[in-house]
Amino acid sequence: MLGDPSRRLIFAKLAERPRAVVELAGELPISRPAVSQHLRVLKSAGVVTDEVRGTRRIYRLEPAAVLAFKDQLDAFWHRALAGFGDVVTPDPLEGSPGEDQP
Amino acid sequence: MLGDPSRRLIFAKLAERPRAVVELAGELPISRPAVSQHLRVLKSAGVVTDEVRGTRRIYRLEPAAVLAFKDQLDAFWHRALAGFGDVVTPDPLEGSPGEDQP
DNA sequence: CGTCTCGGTAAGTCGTAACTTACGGTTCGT
DNA sequence: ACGAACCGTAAGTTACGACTTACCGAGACG
Repeated sequence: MLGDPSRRLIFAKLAERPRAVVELAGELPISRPAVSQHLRVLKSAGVVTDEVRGTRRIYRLEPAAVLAFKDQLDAFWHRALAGFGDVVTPDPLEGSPGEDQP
Repeated sequence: MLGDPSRRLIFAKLAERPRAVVELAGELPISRPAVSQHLRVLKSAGVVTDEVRGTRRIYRLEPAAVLAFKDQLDAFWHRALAGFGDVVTPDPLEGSPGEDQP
């Protein structure tokens, strides 16, 4: 979902403040329809919502979904780095440093 | 870098324990050269190192680089979620650094 | 010394997603 | 009511990357 650089840029800009499509397109090196398509992806992922204001359509980040996504990502990292217990995060809750090679 | 599912799988498996190429290929639905190419990407990113052991080549995660990458990623999220100060709950477990929003 | 396993690289195919142009619909302003 | 601004969608092109087959080098082992 955030695998695309343009999408990360849009995400970051929406994180600063809500923006209209034409506004985003003006700050990105891509065309307006391209922005629309990226926004469609982000919207179908639930991380953005749109509000119609006149002729403009204001897009903003959806905090709950964003946090849910981040949690999912943190879970991946937690699992991935579990084997590095000693090297990585000193996690007092989870004492599983028993990974040794004989 | 971790935008590809196969690469995430390889990353996760290497997180469990170091493995040889043929070993990884045996657990993945892709061919051995494909694994080699993914490993090349991961290696050029610095997150894995390889050690020659006989005819086999053992790949393992490089903790420092992995942590650096995670830090970079955390920085992105920190910037992204900066505007959501009130909504983002402080996370005592994870390494999210202190955030003070006036 | 022959061979067998392991692994990197090259070349080529193929699917997909990112992008552009073109068009139609909706709302605001005059 | 007419034009302008804003935006979504369709259709089509293109670039990229993931994958496979084929080939070759390096070490182990009889």
